[in-house]
Amino acid sequence: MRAGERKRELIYATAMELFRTKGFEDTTMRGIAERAGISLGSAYHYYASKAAIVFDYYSRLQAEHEAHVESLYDEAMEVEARLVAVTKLKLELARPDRKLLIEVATALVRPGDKLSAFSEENTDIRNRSIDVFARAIEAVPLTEEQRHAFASLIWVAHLGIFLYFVHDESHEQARTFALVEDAARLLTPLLFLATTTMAAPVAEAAFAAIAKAGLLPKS
Amino acid sequence: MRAGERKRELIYATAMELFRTKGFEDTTMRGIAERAGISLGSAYHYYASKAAIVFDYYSRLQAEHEAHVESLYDEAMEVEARLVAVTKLKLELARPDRKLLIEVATALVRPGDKLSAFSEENTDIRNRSIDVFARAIEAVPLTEEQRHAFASLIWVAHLGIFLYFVHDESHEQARTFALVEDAARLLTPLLFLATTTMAAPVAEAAFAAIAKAGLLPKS
DNA sequence: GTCTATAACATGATAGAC
DNA sequence: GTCTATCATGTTATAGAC
Repeated sequence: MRAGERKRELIYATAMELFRTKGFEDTTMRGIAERAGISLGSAYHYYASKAAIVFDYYSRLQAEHEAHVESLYDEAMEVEARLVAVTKLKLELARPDRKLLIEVATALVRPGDKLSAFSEENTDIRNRSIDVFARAIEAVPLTEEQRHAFASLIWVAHLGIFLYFVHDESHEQARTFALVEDAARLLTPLLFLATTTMAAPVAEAAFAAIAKAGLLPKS
Repeated sequence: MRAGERKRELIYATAMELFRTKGFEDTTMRGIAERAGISLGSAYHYYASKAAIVFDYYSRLQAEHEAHVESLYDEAMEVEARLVAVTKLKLELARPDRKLLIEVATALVRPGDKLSAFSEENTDIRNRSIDVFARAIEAVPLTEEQRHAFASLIWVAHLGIFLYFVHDESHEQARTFALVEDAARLLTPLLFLATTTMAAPVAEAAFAAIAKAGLLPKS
């Protein structure tokens, strides 16, 4: 590892430590620099912005997810179970830094933001993330176009789940994990509907699940 | 109108003018104050933060929506048409300040933010918004609990539509308006599924609509 | 007591010397 | 690459004016 890389790594580690203990807003670039023993200007040489550090984290999270997801698929799992497993894995990897996802989620959603989920800069990481979901549903006999469309939809849904996750103050985010299971149970049949024309009466179950999740605003 | 109110109105109008011409980020509190002919400290006396001005706008948008929505309902409209009409009306009212919704949307989504959609402070405006949707579906024979749950879901969906809206650079946001129609066509039947146990084969139509909307990430 | 204004602060970001 | 100095801007403190 070259000296430059080592310093970048030091900044990253220092920033993450502070983010974890003090949160994103209360961690200043000056604080990071000071703790890392370098100047403010130097820190900005390695990271163009405070948010860029968070996106480095996000990129690493995605890489870690890809690395671990392979081992999940050894057994012959059903599609629904695969979707649940792959989503839970990502949540578990992210849990120690859940608060940071607030920054990721808001930036992802913000048009024009360089770090937006839909920006050019993030095409690569987004596509890798979508690919993971595409592989999770590879057992469903779809055209490549359909598979990509569904994987993209699942990716959007997983952004929504992240949003739910960062709001979720239940013990160990149990509600989010339950929501993942319910969502997979309800939505997986829809994947197969694209291959048959058979329909299922999912509405009542959907209603129950929504109520169970305590979904969103109470009056 | 008292002098205080007039000044607050002046600040609001000045800020909105600048937001419209320069956007939110490039408009500074100093710029607003200067243009309004008052001091920075004075501006902060009337608005606790820059974002608070945007939320005043959001509140007024909601009020205007409520005021206009009544006239929409004179005719005996079907549920689906009502949902489309009420949603399009809100989009049309918001269109001149579409860029500002970026600020609203990100704040709404941000946990802990005072302006979060789910915060205490915004319970009132949120409930009023949900009520509008509840009235749009009053023809559906639901229990009050069900009606509130569905209206809440529609409200969440309308947040998503806002998000789509602010990203939508198509001519006059035609894609968003088409999406509203498609979404209503697909989702209205689900409302009635809660009253019967009949199910409909909506999946193929859903897939076509998603493709038509060019939904989200392209590879 | 309600407004107003000026000054000051904190922090993200940048410029430029070395 | 590194640092110091500086800027821009959201926000706050505070002291006075009406």
